[in-house]
Amino acid sequence: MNCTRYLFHYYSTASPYHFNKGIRSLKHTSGITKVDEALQVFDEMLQRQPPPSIIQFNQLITVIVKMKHYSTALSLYKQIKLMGIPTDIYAINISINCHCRLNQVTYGFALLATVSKQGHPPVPATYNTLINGLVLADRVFEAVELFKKLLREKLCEPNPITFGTIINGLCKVGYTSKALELLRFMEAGSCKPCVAQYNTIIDSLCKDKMVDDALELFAKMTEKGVLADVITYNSLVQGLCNFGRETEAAKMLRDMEEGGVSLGVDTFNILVNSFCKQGSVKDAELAVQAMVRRGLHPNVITYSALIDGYCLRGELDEAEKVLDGMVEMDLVPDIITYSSLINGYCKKKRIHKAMNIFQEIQNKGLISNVITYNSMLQGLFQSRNPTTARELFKEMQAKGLTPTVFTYGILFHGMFQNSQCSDALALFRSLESNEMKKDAGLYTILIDGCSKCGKPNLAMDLFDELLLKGLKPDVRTYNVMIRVYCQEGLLGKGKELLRKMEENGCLRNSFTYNVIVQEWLKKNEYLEAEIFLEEMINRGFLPDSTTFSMVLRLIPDVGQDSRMRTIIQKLTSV
DNA sequence: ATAGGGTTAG
Repeated sequence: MNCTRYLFHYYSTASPYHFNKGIRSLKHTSGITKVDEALQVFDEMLQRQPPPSIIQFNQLITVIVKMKHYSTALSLYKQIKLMGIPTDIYAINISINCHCRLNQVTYGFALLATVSKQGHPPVPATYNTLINGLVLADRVFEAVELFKKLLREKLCEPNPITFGTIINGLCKVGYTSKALELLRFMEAGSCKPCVAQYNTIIDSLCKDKMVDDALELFAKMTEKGVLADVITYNSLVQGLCNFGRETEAAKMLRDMEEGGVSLGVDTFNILVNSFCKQGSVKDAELAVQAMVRRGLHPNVITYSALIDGYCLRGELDEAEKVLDGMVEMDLVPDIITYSSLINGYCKKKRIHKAMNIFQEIQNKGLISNVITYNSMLQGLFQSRNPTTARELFKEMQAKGLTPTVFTYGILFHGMFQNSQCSDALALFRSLESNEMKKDAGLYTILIDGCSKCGKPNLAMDLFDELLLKGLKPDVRTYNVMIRVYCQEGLLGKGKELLRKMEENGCLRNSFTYNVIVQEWLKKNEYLEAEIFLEEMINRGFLPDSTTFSMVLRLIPDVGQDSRMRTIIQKLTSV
């Protein structure tokens, strides 16, 4: 179990073969001291006379980079240079990558100057790393410019990874069709695309809800003799699951195995996640068992998904059991794991338990993110603790976390819920972010809040404002507004909105029908109510308890053979 | 024997 001793043992034999074995074992050791162990090995290496080659240092630092300890990696190179050990182009490239990952692309470009100064011939990897650095920094257009400059000035010969990095950048900013163009360009030229470039676009298409286009590209790729790998299948399985096409996903898994590609931990995690999101944690547990039977080890993501699944179902005890289980497996729960638990406890209104975990996170040195705060805020508002919630909101901003649209949604909804209407409106008006003021969802929350706080005129003004800004109301917006108009006696406007909703291709949901039927019945519009009740039932929606009891109250007055009688019989025969 | 890209989570 003592990894350090193991490494020392092999290292002291000074054979490169054994040394590598030592580094490999480092990758697979569990526990939190992996980086420390790597650092000990590094110190040992520095003290050797003569010092090990830069190759061995690069190997060790690559391990540290894989652990995402970028600044540590950079400081090790600094020490290497201080010791007078000459570095090579690999070392420089690794350093550039570290700077890029630390959001310091500029330093990366500074190192590019060293490359030519040291007389290294230009290498694609250097440019690939920098281009990727720009992509990581959301500077995709600059990345494209650098790529063009590379071609124009023939700085080095681009390889599939160069193209792949640009393709990835284009996909990232939503230019999937441009990415596809570049792929076609590769297919036509001498730098043929390999599976990774196809994967990037297939995944992007799946995320753009264009799963069928993704499947088509997958077929074309296979035709061209490029073999799909585990990542290709993962993207497709994920895409299919996301859109309820589980049967096809299952078929895809079979094809995958028949094609000689074995399911990986990631593949199972996609399944586990998908089952959990659908609410069937039992199936997710079965998937975990299946992966263990295949000799695969569930990881933090696997357990986090299960925990989240149980939390969503409100089965907190089960979630806690999984947490205990993962700790026993030497896996360290991360911020995502704890955020799920916080969310679960908040939804169950067990705010103190949530607070405890929130505190525990800080003690463990984990950094709460926006999602953690969102859950806490929602919990605090729901448990009638608006003051603490608003303090926490200030705290998150003070920590440099930028609230998202989601955060403001929780905040406004919570403030209305706790009778802080004017505060909510004032806060909305004071927002500087344009993004927030262009969000129909936030408007819907405000409209709903105003109407429930007895400010229907404000609600109507806000709706007009939304339309004036050219924002698209969604089904929730329409539902809320139809109710507002009806409650204000503006039945005509309500009906008009119902029409507009249809014109705009916005489908009525169960909430729409309940609102309409309730309001129509209140206004004694029985004929209309009947029509909507029938339509509602035909589309598989059921009246909620309010609608149901309103319908039942009609019984003494409806005729034996009336349509309403038939509807009531249908509803009560279930 | 060392570098660079693509999949999974609230």
